[in-house]
Amino acid sequence: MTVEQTSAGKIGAGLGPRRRGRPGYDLETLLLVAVEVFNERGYDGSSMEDLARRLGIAKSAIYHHVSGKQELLRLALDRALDGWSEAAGRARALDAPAIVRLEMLVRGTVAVLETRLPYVTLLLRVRGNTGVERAALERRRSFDALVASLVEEAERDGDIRADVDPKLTARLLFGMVNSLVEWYRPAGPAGTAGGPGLADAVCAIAFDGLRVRR
Amino acid sequence: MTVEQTSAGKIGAGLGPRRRGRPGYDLETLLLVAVEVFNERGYDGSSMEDLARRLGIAKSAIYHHVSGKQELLRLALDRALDGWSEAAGRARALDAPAIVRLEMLVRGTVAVLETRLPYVTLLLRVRGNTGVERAALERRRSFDALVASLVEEAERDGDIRADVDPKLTARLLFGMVNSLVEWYRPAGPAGTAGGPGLADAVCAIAFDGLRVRR
DNA sequence: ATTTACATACCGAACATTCGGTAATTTACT
DNA sequence: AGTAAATTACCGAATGTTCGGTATGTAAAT
Repeated sequence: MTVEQTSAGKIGAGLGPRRRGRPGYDLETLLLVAVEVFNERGYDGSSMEDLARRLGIAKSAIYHHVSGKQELLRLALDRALDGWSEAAGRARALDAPAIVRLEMLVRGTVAVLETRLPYVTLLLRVRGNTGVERAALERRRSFDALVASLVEEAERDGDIRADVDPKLTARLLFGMVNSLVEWYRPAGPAGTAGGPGLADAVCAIAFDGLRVRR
Repeated sequence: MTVEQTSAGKIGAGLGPRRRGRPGYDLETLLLVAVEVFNERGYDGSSMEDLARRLGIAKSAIYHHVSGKQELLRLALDRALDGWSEAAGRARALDAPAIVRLEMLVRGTVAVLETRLPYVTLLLRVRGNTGVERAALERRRSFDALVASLVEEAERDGDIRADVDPKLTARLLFGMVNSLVEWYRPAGPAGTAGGPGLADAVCAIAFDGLRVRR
């Protein structure tokens, strides 16, 4: 059950200008498979043997690509955090009211979640056990700070309800967004939608609520 | 740092009619401490040594109370799932429109989250690695089914917006609720509120939305 | 020939768990 | 009152296993 699916993706997923030397995994594909396993069994629950089995290679071969288990985690977490940083930068650069920038940030975050789902999933489960994890949590905190400041500004503008604490609002809002990783699975190559529709649904509920007004 | 805090709670947290035999941990306090560690470092990331250190007793002493690491997990997960079952039962028994039962279920779930936070936190992080975890996921799925059916019924009643898929709605709604475990910490004995206020905030955002209507 | 990717065999440390025995308390009996 | 039995909780030292990681050599491509 593992061999087929791995040997299919072994040659770098068909892209790249055919490197020299013996063919095999490139770092990117290897990382993708590793993160897949991490998300299934949890980082601590995944052994290097588990990864090797899924990859279809020997355990030691992994160490040809990365220095160890922690580096796999670091690379994966950086991919998620870089996505968030870009979305944050775009929202910051926007010349618009806070509520618009906030909605843009929500949509940007959902987009990152769609394009880099496995990495974001992993990031959201980090507990801070090792130095790598704590560094990721640090970068994440700065993102959360931006969210909180946007909510606060939008509330001062009178654009969002003032009867709920801004920090609480920020947490619930992005708690809803981030809960996507628990069930959302991206569609295949055929545009089975989910793209803009997902962000629309999130924004609809978050900003206008579930209840029908009569 | 560990000895003080444990020796304080060692005698069964001061309650119970003084059991016979040598004093020490009862199952309940031991479980509570264990779950605390599980939530800090993750279940797979926590060794029995870690637990023993925090408890202030030898590793082997834990096996006097439970059969092993997995039983600790099973007991903890059951505590969370029983809470959800009770809340589900109360919502089901209510003779009211679906949207009212749905809001009751949301409030009930938030209440469970407040009273059994550590257990619910642990439950929400289960990945399905072992039999114990898979059994818990199974019970959880039946809870999710109830939620989905309530949302669907409320949408048929015309009480919640029909432009978002019911299943998606259900997931986002309880995704927001469950995200509480990521940051919420119960108040001390002094009623520092958070009780009804928290559920109110969740329901306000979920049902009426963030935006101010003018 | 050079470069890249992998395999076999292994190591020390950490892991969950077991075992035989000990310590501190309450109950029951004299 | 004194003491033995019962009960509950714990400890230290081992067990076999699994862990992440390494050493050394081989296979397949340019």
